[in-house]
Amino acid sequence: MKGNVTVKTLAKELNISIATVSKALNDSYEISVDTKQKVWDLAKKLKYERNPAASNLRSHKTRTIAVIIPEVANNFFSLAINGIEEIARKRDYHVLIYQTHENSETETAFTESLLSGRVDGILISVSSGTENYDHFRELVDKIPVVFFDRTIEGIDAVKITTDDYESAYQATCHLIENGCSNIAYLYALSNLCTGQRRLEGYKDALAAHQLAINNDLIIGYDKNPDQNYENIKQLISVQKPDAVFSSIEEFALPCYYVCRELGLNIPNDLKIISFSNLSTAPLLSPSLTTITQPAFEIGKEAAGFLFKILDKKPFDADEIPILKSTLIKRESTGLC
Amino acid sequence: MKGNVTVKTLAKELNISIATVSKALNDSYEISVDTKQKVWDLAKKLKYERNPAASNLRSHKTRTIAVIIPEVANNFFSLAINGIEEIARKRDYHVLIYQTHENSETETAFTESLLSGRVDGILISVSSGTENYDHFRELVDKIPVVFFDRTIEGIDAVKITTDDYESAYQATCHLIENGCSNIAYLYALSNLCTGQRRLEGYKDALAAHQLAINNDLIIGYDKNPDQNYENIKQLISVQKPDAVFSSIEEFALPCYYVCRELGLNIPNDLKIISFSNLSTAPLLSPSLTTITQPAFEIGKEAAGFLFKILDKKPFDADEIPILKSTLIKRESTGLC
DNA sequence: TTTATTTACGAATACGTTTAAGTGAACGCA
DNA sequence: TGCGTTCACTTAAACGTATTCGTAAATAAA
Repeated sequence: MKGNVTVKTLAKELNISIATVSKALNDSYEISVDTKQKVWDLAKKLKYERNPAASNLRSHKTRTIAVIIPEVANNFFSLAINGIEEIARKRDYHVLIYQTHENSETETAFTESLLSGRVDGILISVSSGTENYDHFRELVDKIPVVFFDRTIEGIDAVKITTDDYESAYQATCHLIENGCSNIAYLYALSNLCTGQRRLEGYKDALAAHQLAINNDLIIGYDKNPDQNYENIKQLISVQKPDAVFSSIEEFALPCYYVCRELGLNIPNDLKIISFSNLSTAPLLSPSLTTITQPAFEIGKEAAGFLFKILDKKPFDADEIPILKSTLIKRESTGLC
Repeated sequence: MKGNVTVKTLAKELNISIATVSKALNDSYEISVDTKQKVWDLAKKLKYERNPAASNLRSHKTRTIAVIIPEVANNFFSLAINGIEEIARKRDYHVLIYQTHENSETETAFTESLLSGRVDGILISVSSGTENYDHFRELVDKIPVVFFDRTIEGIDAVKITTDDYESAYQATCHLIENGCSNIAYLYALSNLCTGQRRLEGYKDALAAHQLAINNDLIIGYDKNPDQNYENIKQLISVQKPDAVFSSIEEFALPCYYVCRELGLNIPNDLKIISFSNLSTAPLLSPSLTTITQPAFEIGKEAAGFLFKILDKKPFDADEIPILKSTLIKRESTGLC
């Protein structure tokens, strides 16, 4: 290419060996402060930038982490990335982004390709299409992995989650307290802990209030938006629930549109609550009651623990926090 | 580390030289189909993954691109990343994400660090805090760069933008046609082409309708949300405009809150229009009239052109598209 | 048959770092 | 004085791949 400046350049210029230069750049104790300073000064002057490939090849450190998520264009995940990036930035780490689009094969392809040593560690939020976990098993014993939000069972790795069960329980209670007894549940992430815990919270809250669980009131998520819309419309018009509990944000807006189409008034005819990180929730018509996850903090915590692992700092399992989501009551559930 | 499988492993196993293996893996014409097949089969069987560091060190190809943007947690940028990732995926490229948080120093640090050969090319949407472009000048003649949406002048690089001038002009006309004559402008990105063109569109539309330009009606963006809110409130309560044109999404919601606080009815007392990619714009109260940029397509186009450059495929300047934004009329401007 | 060309492969080197092992000088201590 | 240490640095060997330059055999051309 061009006459790039390398350790060799610096060494020649200063009349010292390249080993000394390398060690100086890495602030090794073996090198005198004088020499270090000279090297640093010259490096800055010549705008030396360490070649990451060579460094990685030799040291097996990439200063890079990968983030595997379903979608970037999602309020929760973009906030989580934000948190991850903030932590990575402080450590001068680089962040690779991979989107699975909820596709398990894509996810597997990513995890396999990341075994090549491209990154030091991986943060994953599992795709909802994932049913087979073998690729994760292989992954976690070859490279540090931290799961966040969307987690699975039977894998030995750090998992950063929120209190899905409790917040779903609480949300359901909120609906019941506001007079609902026929509460539909829009069930997503059914093959992940995350989804299952939310459903349990819903069910247990019903049971605690002596309300029967009606499986006709529980429908799954369809990745085809039109079909999903139809399913919700069907549910609402046939089962005539007095409330809808949406377990993911993607369900919430279709509900609003369905109510519009069916001429239903929210919250009088139907109350709506949703897990969501929509910044516009307070400005919707009517404003949407949400269970809002601390997405940014989840990202920060997940990255933080990944770096603990990379630094080989020991920690106890009970140090891993379960973050709290917030129930924000708004008009869509009657505003109280 | 561990006994990883390398070209050496494959070579030994097949009793051929590592050169042959390497060439076979790269599908070189020098190698017979028989041998290639054998190598490929064994590689798959042993789950060989090419070491990216070694490959990059030797070949100066990283199969990685960097995306430098102000914020991930922004509807426009997350959609753009989505588009970029889609194109990168097809090419089996990896995508690094860097957030500047609108900070010019951070931006400079990124561009400098990316000179180390970590990536093959860079996609940038310039931070609004950027006033000095020297770091970009240095960058563009050392590595392929494509700018998207947020661009600057005086830099010789591909730029993928939308019709900012036209859409701002059109939006202003829309307000005028709906009876507004005292239109405030919330001016952001003032040091970027993007921001300047939007302002020009606004001004020219006013002029075309024989309306005077009142600088008191034009205020800038304050990155402190509280201060920004105060500024808008001040503007609206003192200048009493009959419409507000927000040049970025971040201005829009504060306007809604200000109107709430001041007891102003949208659109009767004040009409609002905004550049925005909010998916909830139709569900706001009242629904928000937006100029919506094709964020996903911008990302795809930008990545597409970056790859054209990387492939050294020649193209004419007039092949670079200027994408069209869409004006979507809703209640906040009177719904017609 | 002789010569030229093509085919299919191998040997050796380089990419820019990091690091284990070594070295001479200076110093401390008995 | 002799011995062991420490200090500050150097030598040399990796890391795993891509690539240039050969080369022997097979094929084609003469």
